[in-house]
Amino acid sequence: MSLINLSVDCVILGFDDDQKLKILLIKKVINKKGDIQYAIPGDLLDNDEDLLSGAKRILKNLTSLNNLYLKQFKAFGDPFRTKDVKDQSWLNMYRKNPKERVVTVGYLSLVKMEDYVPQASSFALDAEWIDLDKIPEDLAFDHNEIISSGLRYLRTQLDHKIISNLLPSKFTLSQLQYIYEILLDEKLDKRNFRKNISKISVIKKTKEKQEGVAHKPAYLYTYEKEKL
Amino acid sequence: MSLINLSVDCVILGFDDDQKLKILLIKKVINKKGDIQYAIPGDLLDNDEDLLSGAKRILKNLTSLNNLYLKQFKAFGDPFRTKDVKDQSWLNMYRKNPKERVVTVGYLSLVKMEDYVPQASSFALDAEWIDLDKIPEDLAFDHNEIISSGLRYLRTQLDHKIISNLLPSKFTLSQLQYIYEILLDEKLDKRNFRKNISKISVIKKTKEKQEGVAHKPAYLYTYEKEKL
DNA sequence: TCAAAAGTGTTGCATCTACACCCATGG
DNA sequence: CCATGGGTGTAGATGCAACACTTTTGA
Repeated sequence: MSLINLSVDCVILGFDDDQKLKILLIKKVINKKGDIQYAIPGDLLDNDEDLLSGAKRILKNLTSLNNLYLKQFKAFGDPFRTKDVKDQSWLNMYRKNPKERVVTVGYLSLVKMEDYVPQASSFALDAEWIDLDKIPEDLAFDHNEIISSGLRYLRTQLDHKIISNLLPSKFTLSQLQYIYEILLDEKLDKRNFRKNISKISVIKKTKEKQEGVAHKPAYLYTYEKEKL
Repeated sequence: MSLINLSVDCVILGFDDDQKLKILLIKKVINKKGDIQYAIPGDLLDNDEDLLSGAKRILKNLTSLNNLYLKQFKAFGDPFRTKDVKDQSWLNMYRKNPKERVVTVGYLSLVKMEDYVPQASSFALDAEWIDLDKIPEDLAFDHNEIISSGLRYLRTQLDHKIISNLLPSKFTLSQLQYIYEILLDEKLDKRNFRKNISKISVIKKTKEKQEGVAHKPAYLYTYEKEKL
């Protein structure tokens, strides 16, 4: 018989205040001693729930994030993906059928800083932005692999529709260039980058400038969302 | 509760003798009167079976195709995807739990002509190569949508690792160009195409030529598979 | 000898890359 | 007045598109 637990797991990227690309991880209490483990946000799908709807619901529950760009990138179906010893304690605590296999569908989502400010709420205890290069190597289940796969997907599918979801509604060209450099993992030439951007019709210069910076203030740009 | 039936469905493309790109569909007897319906090959996943292994097993069962390049491209989780009236008769005949939801994972696979010659076997009654532009519009479940999605994936992800699976082990550059033209849906310039190919290190010219053709015989080329 | 597909180079144009200095601001 | 990042143009190299004729074979 082939009844299987199905879940969704979300790779969520965002900019933090210090202008570094980060991933949102949740903390899970994995035993009665209160030990914790990091994981990406995800949970079992409800009956009669569409994959995308489920991803949105779960993300909202776990992180209060809402209205995201969410892109399915891959299903993970290794029958042993939840069988690692390190994961059994948590499964036993929270799952009705901890021994049963779980297939998961990975979603990628990108959030603007301005959409999500961690608060001193109950939630703030449960989730944390982590630098991309400081992801713990012992995340729950196969979450490290899911993250790698999501990032690889992002790098190969890079476009403005995706990028625009990472940036605040007004941004400087340096911020934009920074995101490209992180995602492509290479330095870009400032002048060439700006020449290319000027060809992209959905990115418009505004008349506003940065304020309060100790250098020449940059003009702010914006995406014409309706044209993306 | 979230126990869900999980299946895999395969979009299989190949070249037929008349050099047209075709898709392999299976015929399903959908009621006791013997009415048939077309579908892409797919079935429920076994317990403790990896997605890819399942896709291979099912494909072998249904089509005797073996040793394929198989690429997962998308999961389809609409809770109503098997609820259409047209699909109930078959579900009632063959499924233990016809009312239960089925989430499916789509795999794309491309086969060489030489690997699969339809025979007058029991199988030949069950499967058929259909021209891409002659796919019935009333395939089982959401299979029309799965095919569209698979083709879109193929066109946007076009690379030699994929293409090499459509061609015989020795092929002419015209055959290669023809495949690109079909998949990209545009004419390519012969000289420019050949210039580009010559830069691709995994494609090697052999010393063999076509035989028995009523024109200048073409040199045969081959992929260095181990480098793909 | 004819038909059919194979094979082959060059040129102009567009695109990309590399590169260095002055400017506006806050501290 | 200093440190910081913002902003700008050009020249040379590279890559891409367009284009037509000769060759080899089987019939």
